[in-house]
Amino acid sequence: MPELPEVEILIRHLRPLLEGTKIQRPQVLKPGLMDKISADDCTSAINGAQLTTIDRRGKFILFRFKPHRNKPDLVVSHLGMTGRMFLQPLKAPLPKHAAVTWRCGDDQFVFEDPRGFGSFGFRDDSLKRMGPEPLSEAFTIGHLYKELKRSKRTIKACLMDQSLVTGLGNIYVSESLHRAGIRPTKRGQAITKSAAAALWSAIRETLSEAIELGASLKLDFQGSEKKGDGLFYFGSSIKTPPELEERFLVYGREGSPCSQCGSFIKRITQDNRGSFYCPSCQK
DNA sequence: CACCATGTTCCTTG
DNA sequence: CCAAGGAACATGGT
Repeated sequence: MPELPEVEILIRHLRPLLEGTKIQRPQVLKPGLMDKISADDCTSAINGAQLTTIDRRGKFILFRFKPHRNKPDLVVSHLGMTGRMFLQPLKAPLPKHAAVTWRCGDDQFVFEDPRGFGSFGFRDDSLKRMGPEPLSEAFTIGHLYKELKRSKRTIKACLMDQSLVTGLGNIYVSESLHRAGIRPTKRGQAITKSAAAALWSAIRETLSEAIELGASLKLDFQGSEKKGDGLFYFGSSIKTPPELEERFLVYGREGSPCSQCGSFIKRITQDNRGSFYCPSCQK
């Protein structure tokens, strides 16, 4: 679930529910997600803190708190591969892999993460190594062209690098490259200025459209599956709503016809991850 | 049992 | 010091 558009949609859902509220009875159930802090130190640091704003930097979620004594005023969290955040009724049972929870009025905030690749902590080191936000003015065609041009790596690897541009992951790299007509195996240094311009537009359109789609979805999917009863947003075990099916043009569509030309989509492995592309449209 | 999965960090090699 | 590539982290679905 978590690349830039999914994280953006998530924080838009969380803001009205959490901003202005206080953290009550925090619990850390997966201490592995903390960075060198014990579960007790973490819970005591945020207990009673007043959440002021929720922001996003790349795929990182930033919880900001009203400054209080020498307590931290920032929590930096990442969903990893399988993280989700939502509110559920206080009395509802916690999901098996709940990592961090706290009480919020009559509800309970839950950060669950089955694989445990996510994070939740007070360090902001990773934010300092991050490139521009792709939808901001800081991300220019010139920046993209220059950074690709000086790299011997594949374009796929370049776009996955959060220090070049933040927010893209395995799905939206495949989608963006397809939209731009560029093969993922092409070397960064082989990019042309016009291809960089096409890629720049493709990235921004792909991400913007995904955000728009997410924003159009209903907040509460509970009607689609009994197990999701009472959960907001991407609660655990909720069936994919019809609007989200078949939304990708190449990702996960190996062997099916390209929407542009009808050729069969190929899947290759790059850096131990799948890349999907149309061998005819993408040169 | 095999393989695959929306990510980041750390380690090794050159 | 940097660039590039690979393994590790841990769990679940097919």
